[in-house]
Amino acid sequence: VRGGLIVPELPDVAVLGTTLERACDRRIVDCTITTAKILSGTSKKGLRDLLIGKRLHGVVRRGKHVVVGLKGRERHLVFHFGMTGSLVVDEEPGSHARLSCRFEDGGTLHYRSQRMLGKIATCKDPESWWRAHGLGPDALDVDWEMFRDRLRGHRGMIKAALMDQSLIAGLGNVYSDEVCYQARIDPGMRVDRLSDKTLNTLYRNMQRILHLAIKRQARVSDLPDTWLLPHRQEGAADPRGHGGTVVKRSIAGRNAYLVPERQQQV
DNA sequence: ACCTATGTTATCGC
DNA sequence: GGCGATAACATAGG
Repeated sequence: VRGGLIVPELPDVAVLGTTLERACDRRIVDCTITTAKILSGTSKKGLRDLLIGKRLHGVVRRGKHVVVGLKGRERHLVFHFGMTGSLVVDEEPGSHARLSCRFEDGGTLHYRSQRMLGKIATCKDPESWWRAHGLGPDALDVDWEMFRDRLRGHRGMIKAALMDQSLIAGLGNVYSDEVCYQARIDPGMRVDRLSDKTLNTLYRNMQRILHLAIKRQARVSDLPDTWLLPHRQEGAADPRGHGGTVVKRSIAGRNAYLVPERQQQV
């Protein structure tokens, strides 16, 4: 969220999934991969051979991963975006395009990644990929009972648990802070110190925040100004105007932003 | 030149 | 074994 740079979390990846749908059902006639560094478990030639002549079909998202099928093939394509990845369809990609496909209708699909911390992989089917990588259920597919049960017994901090992709997939550093802020819970609280009532508040805020962020296409400028997200800087005034100040604190090895005056600690 | 931002993984130590 | 802390990865921008 710094300097207009978006680090993809669940809402951003949901938008990228929609972008990828625009690339579906169109025959791929050419494919260029600029660096093998972004590939996992496949090679430039292997991926190129897999894609040329085929059509993408059936986009599935789970947390920050997107999987898409290949029509008439047993293989699926997995996209992960790391901190700087994105997809561009039928537009000029600018710099840092790592995978580029051209369709027979003249359109294009580009996977961009400046820092190359994301990965493109292949898998037999989405389920086997989730299982092999220990990915928890998507945050938007989790109901309240599941949320409570999956967090139960954890002794770490709530922020760390919310970011743990094996518990619940989709929240990163930014949205875990947002959920804690709007639920008015200190992100450093231990999970096992939270009552069911408090956990339920976190759950309901998480659902509401993610749904609204997707509705607004995950664009920071279109999110409510009462959210913490557009105010992630030390010393900023509490966006809900209760006289508090945004503070930066290291929690579970990450930079957490919070308003201590408004977020309950026990 | 140095520091920082982010997601994920690996590793160390309590 | 859970958990926190730290470094590694890569790179641009302050």
